[in-house]
Amino acid sequence: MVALDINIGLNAVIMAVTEGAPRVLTVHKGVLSEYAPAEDRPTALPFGPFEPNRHRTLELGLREWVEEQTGLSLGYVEQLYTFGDRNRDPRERADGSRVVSIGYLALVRENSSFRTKDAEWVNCYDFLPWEDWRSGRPPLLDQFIFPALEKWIMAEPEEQAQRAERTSIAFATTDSRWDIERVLDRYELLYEAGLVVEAKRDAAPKKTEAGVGRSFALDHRRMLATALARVRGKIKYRPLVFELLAPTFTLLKLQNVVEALSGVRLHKQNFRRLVTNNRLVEQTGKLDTESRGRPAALFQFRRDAVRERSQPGVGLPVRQSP
Amino acid sequence: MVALDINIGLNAVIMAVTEGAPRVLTVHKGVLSEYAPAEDRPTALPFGPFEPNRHRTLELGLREWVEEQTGLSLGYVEQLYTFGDRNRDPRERADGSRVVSIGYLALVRENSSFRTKDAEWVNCYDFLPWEDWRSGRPPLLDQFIFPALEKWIMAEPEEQAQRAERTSIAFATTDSRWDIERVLDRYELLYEAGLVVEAKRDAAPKKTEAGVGRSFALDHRRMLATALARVRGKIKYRPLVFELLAPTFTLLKLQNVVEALSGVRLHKQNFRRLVTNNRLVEQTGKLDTESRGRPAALFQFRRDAVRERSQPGVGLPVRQSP
DNA sequence: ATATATATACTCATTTTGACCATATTTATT
DNA sequence: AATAAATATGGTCAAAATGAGTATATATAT
Repeated sequence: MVALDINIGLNAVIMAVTEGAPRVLTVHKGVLSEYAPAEDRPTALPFGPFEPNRHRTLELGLREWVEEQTGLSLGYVEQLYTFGDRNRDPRERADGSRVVSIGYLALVRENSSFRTKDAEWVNCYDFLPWEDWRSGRPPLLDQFIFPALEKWIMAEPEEQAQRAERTSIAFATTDSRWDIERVLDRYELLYEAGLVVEAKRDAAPKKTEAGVGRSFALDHRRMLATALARVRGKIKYRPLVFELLAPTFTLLKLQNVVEALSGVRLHKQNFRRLVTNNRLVEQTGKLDTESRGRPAALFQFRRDAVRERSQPGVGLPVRQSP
Repeated sequence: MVALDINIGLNAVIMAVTEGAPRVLTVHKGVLSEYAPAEDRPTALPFGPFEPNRHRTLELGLREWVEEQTGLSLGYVEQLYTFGDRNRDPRERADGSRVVSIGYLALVRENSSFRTKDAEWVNCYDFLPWEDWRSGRPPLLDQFIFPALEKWIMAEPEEQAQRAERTSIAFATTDSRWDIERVLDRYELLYEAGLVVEAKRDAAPKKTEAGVGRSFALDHRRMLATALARVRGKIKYRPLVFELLAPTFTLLKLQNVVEALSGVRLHKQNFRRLVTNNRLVEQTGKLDTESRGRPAALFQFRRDAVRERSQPGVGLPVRQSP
């Protein structure tokens, strides 16, 4: 067997929902410092190398790095995807070495206090602004993205048909409806079309040009897209949301968290009926005092729901007008 | 940055459905030869090391290894999971080196011809016999698994409650229904309870003792469980089945493939209504000649369905009595 | 001819969903 | 005190989807 120079990086997409927006924890220093001049250091996900002699499992390695870099002790963690394409990472030299990155998704409660060292919470939709439809269809789509995609489709006569079909599916340009789960498809299309600065950066490393959405270090924006796609899909059939909420919450609070993640507005009464009829939550008997109008009942997650129902998610009815 | 001795293994769970059973492609020679005496060489998944200077992407590396070891050129491939726990692989020495394995799922058509070198198709349920409920509840559950799990639950007073709850959820021992997707939960529980030979092998390497189901090399059975769980979940909302079928097929054929994978029987008329009403398939106008009774119409997958519907899977109604 | 196997059409009650309406209970404003 | 504004919550109703059947059609095997 050939012994090769392989490094494994562990990356964490740590999400919370605060003030009505899904947020991702970012760092600006840390392991990246060595590879970029200080003034040019981009926003990055917390990450560090996997060290076999120190870490018994990959996940434990990740938890250690996150704790070291952000002071945050993670609760819910799941593996997302392993990225290993050539030229993802500037640390790869010409000698054939490779950095393989394993992305993880972590969910934390909004009130989870931690000593924020060099970490900062950033709205996920700063990076993926076309994904937030809660205030209606993002104007960015028609003003910038679609014209640019159209140009990209036409640019290559050989691939026109395929590019057009992919665009149509990912962005629902024709008959179909916007599918909140196709986050990654959309990001990859924009990347290929050169509409995010990462693409230009990767093609020819020079000063960043304009692109849509805030950029991330390396391929961290792709990881964020992977994470958001995973959350949006899984929230429907697994009780993920409760990892992001305080132990007790009002139904509106629950709905707002689901809306922040899914990027669409939901029908209030029907949402309420869904989670209560499915006995996913139960009343605590207490009332919320913070509210503006009539006080809302405080609920808590019914843990038994996991055993009883095979698909205990919150469901996602269609969009409601704002 | 520390340069460490890390090796990455690429593993393929290649599935097909033939003669009413889901099958996985296995090898007996290949890269494992070096680590076990010939007579003691267990069934393994096709796999090989990731070589950065040779493989531009992880997936391309996998495809190359599979082609080399089995002669099979893969079509549909998706990444499953990355396994990196310590002591998964006997090749790890005491020097702190580690083998990290990336598991992939590949789906191939039953008639896909290939020069079977040292590869062999094996019924997935040989490895996971408790997962096949098509002929009713597997007697193995009540005869062996539950008594043994009960003993395991009682063995540790400290953990009784947690073990009992996990068992109840994974195996639906109390009120809840059998959830076909909890394949991995069930395997991991059996592993922890020492009811599969892999667990004993990993704890104290000696001649294999009795355990439930056929064993696999290393942690390949866990990968198979991961793959089956993924397929069972995804089949509902993505048109995966068609990767396993010939271009045209009868509705019964389609149903049988879904049943083989999900391990439960479905209601024929309702299944038919579901796939036709959702316009997931369309008539070709031709008839099947092979059939025993009335000839069935031949259908094909409607590719447009991917664009039109956001969740174009086959759906999985509840179990039907046999 | 008759039995058997399979395909396919159709019915019907129940449940779930989408889209509403109506009312209750609070705080803010005049 | 009266009114407005905001939120919570209880219900209705039609449409669609689902679960469980019955009935009929068209082939092969005996």
